[in-house]
Amino acid sequence: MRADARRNREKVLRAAYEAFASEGRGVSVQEIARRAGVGTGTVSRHFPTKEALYEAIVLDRMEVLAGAAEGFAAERGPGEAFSAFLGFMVDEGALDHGLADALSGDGFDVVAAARGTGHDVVEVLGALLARAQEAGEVRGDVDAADVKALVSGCIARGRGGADEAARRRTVAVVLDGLRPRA
Amino acid sequence: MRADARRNREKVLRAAYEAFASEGRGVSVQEIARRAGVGTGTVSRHFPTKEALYEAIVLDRMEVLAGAAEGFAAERGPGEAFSAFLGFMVDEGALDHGLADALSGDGFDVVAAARGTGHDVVEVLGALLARAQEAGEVRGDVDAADVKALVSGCIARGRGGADEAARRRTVAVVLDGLRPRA
DNA sequence: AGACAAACGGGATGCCCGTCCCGTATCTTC
DNA sequence: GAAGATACGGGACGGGCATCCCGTTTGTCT
Repeated sequence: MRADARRNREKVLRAAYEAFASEGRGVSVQEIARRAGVGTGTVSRHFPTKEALYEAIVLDRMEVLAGAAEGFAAERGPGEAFSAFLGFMVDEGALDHGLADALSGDGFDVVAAARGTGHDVVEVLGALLARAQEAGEVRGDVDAADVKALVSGCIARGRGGADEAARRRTVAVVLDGLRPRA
Repeated sequence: MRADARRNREKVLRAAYEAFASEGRGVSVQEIARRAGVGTGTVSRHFPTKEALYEAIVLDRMEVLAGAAEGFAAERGPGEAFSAFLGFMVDEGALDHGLADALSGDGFDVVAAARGTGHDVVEVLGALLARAQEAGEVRGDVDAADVKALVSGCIARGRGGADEAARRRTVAVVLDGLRPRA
């Protein structure tokens, strides 16, 4: 692969990340090309379809989430690790409209896209959830998909990083609701 | 207004309701016209833009929600009425993709559209919420917009009426989380 | 029943978008 | 430094959509 080709590929990835983050899955390819400072042809040569580009970005973000989950699991107890990861997902989603779109699962199947990469959100979240449930810190009758949906609700509150206090309130409600019933 | 014009207007409204419900805000005007059994011209004569048609449908749905809220408020206590309405919103949203899109508030501002109609969800929900909070049945630090966001999360779980059990689980989590802290 | 106005259908129009293509520019290798 | 391959830019193309328009049909009123 030629050096300029690799450079441009990186530029496209960075620009696409920012564009998807600020405008969501709907940004036009032309806007991404403009932000990257390349032609639209260069974008579609490196990524044959817009969907492929979006998927690449989302999987990158999934890796970040998976890394964070691993960190939390290593340095905190079951309940704390789960709570921290939930809050982390919501914060990331609020700042990244593209990630929020992926997590809301409307028209794009993150789970299918991430299958086999080891960075599937539902798998990663499921592991933390299972540990917290075994420790008796989270009610046992919910699954990872339930939690993902609740997280997407929290993300909807205060999109774009605005109204951080409201976002935290909704997270607090969900975490309280997830405690085992007395 | 001519009789056939009023008939067609009704046909369009019914078809649009069904089309938005099953496919969301993104359905094409042509699809709505097809379902109504009229030409696209008839649709846009009665509703100058697709947005205007969508708004009409959403406001209709808001009226239904407001009516249900009134009923619950009349025949149940503060906490029960609030819980029932929350569950009702989620059930309605799960069956109506168009309503779900409106409630998620991504690209369409229900609150602004319903302002002054007396059927604004946030107002209606806010009234039930305030009553439940005063009775000490719901924690006092959340507002109606918080609840709306949490509801949209529940709707996201089991869209299209599928997986009703999962939907009920998420509602239960939210209701538990909304109880005053012990 | 006849005449006029109102409404209809669906094709025409213009816009935006993703993808493909090709003449031109740039990099790499010998 | 020259030759060949590789990648670039951005316009061309095709498709989908909302909206507009106009020749035709239908309802209404006298």
